[in-house]
Amino acid sequence: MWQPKDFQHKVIEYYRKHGRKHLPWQGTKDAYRIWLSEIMLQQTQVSTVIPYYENFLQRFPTIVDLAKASEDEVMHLWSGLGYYSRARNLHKAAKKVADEFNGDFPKTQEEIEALPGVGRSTAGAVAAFAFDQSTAILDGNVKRVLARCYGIEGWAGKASVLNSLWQRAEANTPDTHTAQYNQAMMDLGAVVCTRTKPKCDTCPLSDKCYALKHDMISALPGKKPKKARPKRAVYWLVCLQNDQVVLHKRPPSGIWGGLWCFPEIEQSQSEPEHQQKLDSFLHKFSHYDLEVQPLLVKNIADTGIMEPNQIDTFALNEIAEIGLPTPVSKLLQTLAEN
DNA sequence: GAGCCGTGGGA
DNA sequence: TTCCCAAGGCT
Repeated sequence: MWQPKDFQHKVIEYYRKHGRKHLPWQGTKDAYRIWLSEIMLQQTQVSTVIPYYENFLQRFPTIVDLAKASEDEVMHLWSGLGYYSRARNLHKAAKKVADEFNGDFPKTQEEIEALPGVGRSTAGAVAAFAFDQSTAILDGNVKRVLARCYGIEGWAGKASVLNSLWQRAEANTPDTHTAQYNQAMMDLGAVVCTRTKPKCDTCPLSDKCYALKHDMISALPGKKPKKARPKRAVYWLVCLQNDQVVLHKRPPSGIWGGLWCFPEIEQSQSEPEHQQKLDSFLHKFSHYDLEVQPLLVKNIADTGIMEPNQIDTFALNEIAEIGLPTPVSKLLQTLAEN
């Protein structure tokens, strides 16, 4: 079993030799940029984030610029990245920093974690990367490395397992060089200790790895127990008038909160009067499947499903700077082409 | 504690 | 094709 001092030494040495040092959010101590990257990277892979990160920073160079923006514009720049509550919380947090901290990003882990959308791990990452504090992180990469190295069994969604992982993460976090250590732990998980086919022959921790020794690499970390995914079927009402399209802004909570979509009704309701059925398609979420049947309708008011104040119209060939979920964006594109 | 919240890519 | 899940947090 690795002792913390030896573990830290091996990990930091790995960083010096093989760590990632040229990602767009590295090489800066700007807490705003580091925080932005950490939020975008939640449950999202590096290669997906990079173009969004660059684009976002170009439009909002400082947190005060972000605080002053409209929610629609923030959602627009987030469109396609998913988990849209992250964007709404990001905007709220920016306003909080502008108002309560005079635009100066808070520096203690407690204050950082009090920002909406920032949990324990993200706060630890920002405090370590931006302010060189000795704060632990526990993302999916670190969980995998620790679970395998120390033989921590069970699914991390269970509180007892999560507590064990945090305990080990805290115990192993060094007092100094914490930014390098944290970066190296994520690099190890992302590059070496991968979910399948880990590269144990190049791993600095393989000497004393519990999973390698006990042939439990595929069993660790423990997997989430799976359940059947329900299917939901809806109509999307596509109403085109003079190159304008009718969209509906969804309520702030729930799926695609704050984004603009076609007016939607359950297929279990009666089928609305329509001119034409467009091609149906299936959109898969993590926890259910959405079967979408778009219907071309003459006039939304005729269907009687939407209050007029819940809808607005946009130019079809030049959609305004608003947030659109991916399948809506794709459908709009095919409509504009025809 | 358990469910919710997007999307894209790998195996 | 189908399953899994990735720099998690909120309710």
